[in-house]
Amino acid sequence: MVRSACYEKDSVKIKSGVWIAEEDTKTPTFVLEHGSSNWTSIPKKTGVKRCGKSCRLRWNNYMPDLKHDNFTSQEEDLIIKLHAAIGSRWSIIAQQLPGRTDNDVKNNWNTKLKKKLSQMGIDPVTHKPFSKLIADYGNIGTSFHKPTTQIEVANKDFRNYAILLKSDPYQFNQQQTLQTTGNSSFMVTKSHSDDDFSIVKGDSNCTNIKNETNPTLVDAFPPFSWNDFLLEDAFAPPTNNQEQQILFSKENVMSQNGKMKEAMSHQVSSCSDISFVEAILDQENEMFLSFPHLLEEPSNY
DNA sequence: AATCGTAGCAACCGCGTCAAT
DNA sequence: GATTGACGCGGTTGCTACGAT
Repeated sequence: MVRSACYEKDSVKIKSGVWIAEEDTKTPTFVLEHGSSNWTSIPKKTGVKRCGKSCRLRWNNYMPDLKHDNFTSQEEDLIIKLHAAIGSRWSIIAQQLPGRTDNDVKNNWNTKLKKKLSQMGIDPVTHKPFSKLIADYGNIGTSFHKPTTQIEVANKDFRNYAILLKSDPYQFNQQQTLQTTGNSSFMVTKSHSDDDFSIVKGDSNCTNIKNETNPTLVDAFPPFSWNDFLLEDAFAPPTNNQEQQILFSKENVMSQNGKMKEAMSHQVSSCSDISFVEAILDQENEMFLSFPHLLEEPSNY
C-alpha cells in the first residue's frame, strides 16, 4: 500500500511547514485534556489543519516536560556510547536521556557529535580510528566472519553493551533496558555497591520479570577513556588470548542464554502473550545448547 | 550592505509493523 | 488471509540565523 504520509481527507486542506502559535495552543491543550489515543481525530476536533501524524510529531517534540537547552557533555558522552553499542536507534537512545526526544538526539548527533568524533580521528559509523580502518582495509577478505546465528548476533550486542557498561559508571546505576535483535529486549541492572549486574531477556509488555545475577561479566570500572567508544572488530576472529579474555565467549553466551531462558521461564508464568517469534528463538537457543558444534564457523557453500 | 556558506533545528517523507475489519 | 488505517521510527530536506568575505 503506497500513500502519502499526510493526505487530504474530507477535502480538508492539510497545512505543512512551521507551526504557528495558534496551532501550538490548540493541540497541546486538547492532548492534555483528552489524551493522545487517536491522533487522526485530533486535527478534526481541534480545527488544526494538520494531519494527525504531524500533530503527534509536534506534540512529541514539544511536550511540557521536555528540555530545550543544549546537551550537556555527560549527555553527549552517553549518546556516543549508546550509538557505539546499538547504532542509530534514536528512540531507544532518547529513552535513556530524560527530557530529550529522538529528533533532538538525532539532530545533535548529525550536527555536532559526528564532527566531534571525526575531528578526533574516529569514524562515527564504526567507532574505530580511521587509521585502523585503513589498516583493516588491506586485510579484507582474509578474515571475514559475520555473526550469522542468533546467538552470535546476541553475543555481539552483549559485548557492545558490556563495553558500554564498563565505561559509564555514572549512568548505569539503575535498571536499563535496551532493545537488541528482533523483538527481544535485554534488561540490565547494576548497582554501585557491588560489581554485579543482572541480565534478563524481556518483553516490553511484561512487568513481572525475575532477575538472574551473573557476577563474572564485569569485574571493575576503569577510568573514562575514548577507547571505550570504539567497537570491537566484529569481523575479526579473536586471538587465542582474546578468546580467553573476551567477556561474551561462546560458552558465556550459552551460559547467558541458559540464564535468559531460565529468566524467561519465570516470565512465562506472568506473561501470557509471549510472542511466536520469541518461541522460535527459544527453540533455536535450545538447539544450540544441545548441539554446541552448530556454533562453529558456518560452511561456505 | 550584499552575497555566500554553514550550522542548527524543525518538519516532512517513506517504510515497517501492528491491529482492526 | 487480504486489506485498510494508524502509529512509530529513522533518514532526509528545507528553513532560518549567523558569521565570513
